[in-house]
Amino acid sequence: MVRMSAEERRESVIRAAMSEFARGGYYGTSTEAIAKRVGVSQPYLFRLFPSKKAIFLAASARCLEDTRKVFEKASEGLEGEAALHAMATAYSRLIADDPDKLQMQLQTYVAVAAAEAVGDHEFGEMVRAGWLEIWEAAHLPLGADARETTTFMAFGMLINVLAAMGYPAEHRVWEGLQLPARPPEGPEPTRA
Amino acid sequence: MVRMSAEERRESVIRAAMSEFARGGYYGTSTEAIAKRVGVSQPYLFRLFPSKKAIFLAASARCLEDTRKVFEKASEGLEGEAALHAMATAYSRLIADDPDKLQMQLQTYVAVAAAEAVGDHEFGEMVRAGWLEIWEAAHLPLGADARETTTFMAFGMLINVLAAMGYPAEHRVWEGLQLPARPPEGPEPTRA
DNA sequence: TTGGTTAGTGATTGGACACTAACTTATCCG
DNA sequence: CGGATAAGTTAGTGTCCAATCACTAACCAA
Repeated sequence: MVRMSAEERRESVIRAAMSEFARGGYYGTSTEAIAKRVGVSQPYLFRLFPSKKAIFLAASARCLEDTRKVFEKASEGLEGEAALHAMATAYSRLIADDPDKLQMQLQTYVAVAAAEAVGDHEFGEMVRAGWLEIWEAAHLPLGADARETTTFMAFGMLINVLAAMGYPAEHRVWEGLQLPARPPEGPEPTRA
Repeated sequence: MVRMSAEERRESVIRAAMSEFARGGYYGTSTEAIAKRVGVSQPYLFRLFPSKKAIFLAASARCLEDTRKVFEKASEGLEGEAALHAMATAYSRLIADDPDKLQMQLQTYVAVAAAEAVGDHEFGEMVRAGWLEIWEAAHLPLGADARETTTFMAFGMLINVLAAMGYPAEHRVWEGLQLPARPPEGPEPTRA
């Protein structure tokens, strides 16, 4: 039996939860599945977190944080077009290498909407704050132009959805995402 | 007791399912909830549809169809910028008036990804085909330019997600979505 | 080594849920 | 009218699942 500190365990629970919730969403994922992935008994999760909801929330927050870090790292020391290209490439690589993260993003969006619909604004506030940080992580390197940033994020969202739907890389719908001569806008479509 | 033909009932089941699945997704929605909304006993759903999955599939398909129709109707007889503006306005109105349809769209995307992940490609094919029809409904009126269409769809997706997250209309993240010279809301087309 | 704290488990419970089976009632038509 | 058919119901089954409880095993400091 390998013992860990509660903090370390919580960490692995969050990682496991990100993968599991990514596939099944909140309701489609059992705490048992998460526990199994962690290698720990199911009841023990409830000693590390107060509820299933809390686990989901932690996973969502982590997902946003990870994504923001990708943008920050990619654009470090760059600005304007160079930053844009770097961030686009980094993001494309992220969703190619780690589809779970893409999935978890989408799961987070639908969960927020559901929470808001029943009057729970706490989850929403966290997600809006987290997403805004991502927005800002792109905004500054891109020259702090709202329209530019919005366009960048818009292309990113389209890429998310096309990838989620499973269109093969050579499908027509990806066409308009090819960069022309140089990279003027949008997360770059070098899909692996 | 009001009796309907099975066909009519199926129709109301699909409508009800769109609303319920929109909120809770596949796993978060019970057939009981759908039945209640229809005003019919829960087991009766299984005489109208073979399974819960079939109901979800029908709801997804209908959602895509409805969305396509919105574009088609809006752009009827128009082309170029006029068509673009008409479609953008119509779509903005759609997601403002009927948030369920927006939600159901997102639910469809995550469900497709989940289905693909477990090797079920049937649902994915239907959704990809349906979404392509939407894409084409925008493509032709916009002058059959792939980049133009892609940009249009990208802005639409960003709007979807911002709306789902519940950012209030006056929030900064909406800024770059204002049309410059032309009238207000909507997926914006030509970025100079 | 002993006493306290922290990590972790097995058993269980109460509720929800998809789906089946068997029965009832409205409606249409000859 | 009368009976066939289609619309609908009530009751029930097996399964799954979040959360609780009472307990055991490892670590640690004096």
